Amino acid sequence: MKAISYIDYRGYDLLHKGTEILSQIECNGIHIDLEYCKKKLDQIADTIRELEKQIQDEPEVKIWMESYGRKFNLDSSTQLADLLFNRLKIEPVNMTEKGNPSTDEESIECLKNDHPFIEKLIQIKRLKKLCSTYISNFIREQVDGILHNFFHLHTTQTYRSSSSDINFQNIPDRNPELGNIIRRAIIPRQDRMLLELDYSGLEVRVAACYHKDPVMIKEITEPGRDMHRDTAIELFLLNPNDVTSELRFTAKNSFVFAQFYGDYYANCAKNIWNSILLYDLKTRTGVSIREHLSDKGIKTYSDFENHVKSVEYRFWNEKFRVYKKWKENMWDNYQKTGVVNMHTGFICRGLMRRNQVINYPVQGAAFHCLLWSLIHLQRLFLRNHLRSMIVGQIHDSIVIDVVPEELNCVMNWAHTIMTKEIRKVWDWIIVPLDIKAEASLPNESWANKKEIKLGSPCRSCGSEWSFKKKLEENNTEDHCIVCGEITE
DNA sequence: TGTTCATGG
DNA sequence: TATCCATGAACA
Repeated sequence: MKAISYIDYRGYDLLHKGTEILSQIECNGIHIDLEYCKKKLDQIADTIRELEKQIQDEPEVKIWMESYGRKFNLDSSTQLADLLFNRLKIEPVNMTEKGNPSTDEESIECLKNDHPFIEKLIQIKRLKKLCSTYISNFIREQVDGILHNFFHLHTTQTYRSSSSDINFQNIPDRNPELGNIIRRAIIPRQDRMLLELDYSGLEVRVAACYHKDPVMIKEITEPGRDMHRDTAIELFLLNPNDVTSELRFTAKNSFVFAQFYGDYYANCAKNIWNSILLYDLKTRTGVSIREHLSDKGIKTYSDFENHVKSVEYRFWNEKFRVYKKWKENMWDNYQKTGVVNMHTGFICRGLMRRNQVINYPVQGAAFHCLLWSLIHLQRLFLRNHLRSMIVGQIHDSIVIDVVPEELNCVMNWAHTIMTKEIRKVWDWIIVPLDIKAEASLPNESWANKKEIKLGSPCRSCGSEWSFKKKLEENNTEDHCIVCGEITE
C-alpha cells in the first residue's frame, strides 16, 4: 500500500490522543456566573442607549443622520467612511485590504480631538462587541452554568487548534475595561480556583529549534537579556535606562514580532511613527520621543523610515544572520519540493506564500508542545483521580479549575511535564522551556488572576504559591494564593 | 457571499 | 517581497 508511506505516525498519534483529551476538556466545560451575565447585559444596554443619546447632538452625527435618514446606522462602517472621508474631507490614515479608506479603531482614534463624537462612538462599538460576541453567547451556550465550547484539531492550515461556540481563545484581555467585565463572568466551581499555565515566549523558542541561530539562543538562555528592550534602544536611539515599558511594547509588537512574521521596514516605520504621534510616547525622563529623535537628526517621517531601514539591516545582517539564512533555505526548499516539514511529524503541502512557509512549521510545532503537555497532564489527573480538572487551552496555555488542596501537586506535575518531560521525548527542543502561572483566589473570577510564584509553604494552609500584593509607596507584600494570608 | 471590523495567540 | 493563525458579528 503506497499511501501508507505518506503517513507519519508521530503526527497521527498526537492528533488521535489530542482529540480524545480535548473532548474530555469540552465535557468538563468552564463554569460561568449566569446571573452576572444577564444583569451585565441589561446594564450595558442602558449604557449604550445613554451614549447613543449623547452623540446625537454632535454636529458630525447630525450630518451623518441627515444624509442617511432612516437608513442611518452607527454600526455601518460604510456610512462612517462616507462621513469622514467624503463629507468631512479627512485624510485617511490606513487603507483596508481592498484599498478603501479604513475606519478601524486605530485609524479613527487620532481624530478624537478634532471630532469628540469619535471617542463615544469607539466606546459604543466596544460595548456592543462585548455583548454580541461574548456575553450573549455565554448565555446562549451555557448548560446549567457550564460552557462546553469546542476545541478543533482539523480546521487550521498550520495544525494548530481552534475553538468555537464559544471561542474560548479570544476572550478580551488586552483592554483592561473589557477584560474585567467579561472575565468577571468566568468563575471556578464551588470553593475552587482558576489557574492558567502559560509557556513563555513559546513561538520564539520553537523558531530557535529550527534555525538554531546562536545569537537568538543566547537571547533566550542568558539571564537578564531582553531583545525587545535592546531593539527599543536602537529604534528610539536611547540609553538603556530611558526605555519605558510602553517603548519596549512598541518595539516588541511593531518591530520584532512584525519582522519575525515577515514584515519589512516601511510598514514597521509607519506603525511605530503612528504610535509615537498618537500616544505621544516619552522617554523615562519625560522627554517626548518626537523631540528626542529630532535632536538626533531624525526630523521627518522620511528620516525615520530610513532609520528603521538601517535598524532592519542590522537586525538580519549583523544580529540574526543564521536565522535569516534559515528563512532563505526554507523558501528555496519549498519552491523545489512543494512541502514544508515540521519537527513534530506534520507536513504542509499546497500553495503557500513565503511568509507562510516560514511561519507554519513554527506555529504548528509550538502548539504541539502545548498539546503534548495537555495530553500528559490530563493522563496524570485521571490516573491519580484528581478532582481538579482541565477546562481549556489557548494555543500556548492551559486553564485548570483547581481544588486548592491539589494546587501544589498540579503545579509540580505541570512544571515537570511542560519543561522537562517533553524534552526527554522531543530532542529537537534544543532550548530550555519555561512556564508562567496565573491564578485567582478560591471562589474569585478570572478577572482577578494574578501571577503566582513558588515560595515557602504558607503557615495557615500549606500552599507553596503566593502573589505580590501592591501596597502604597511602591511597596509589595507576599500573600498566599489559597488563603490570602501574608507569607514570609 | 464578500468586506470590514473586533477579539485572542 | 511586503505581518502568521484563528472565530464571529454586522452590513451591503
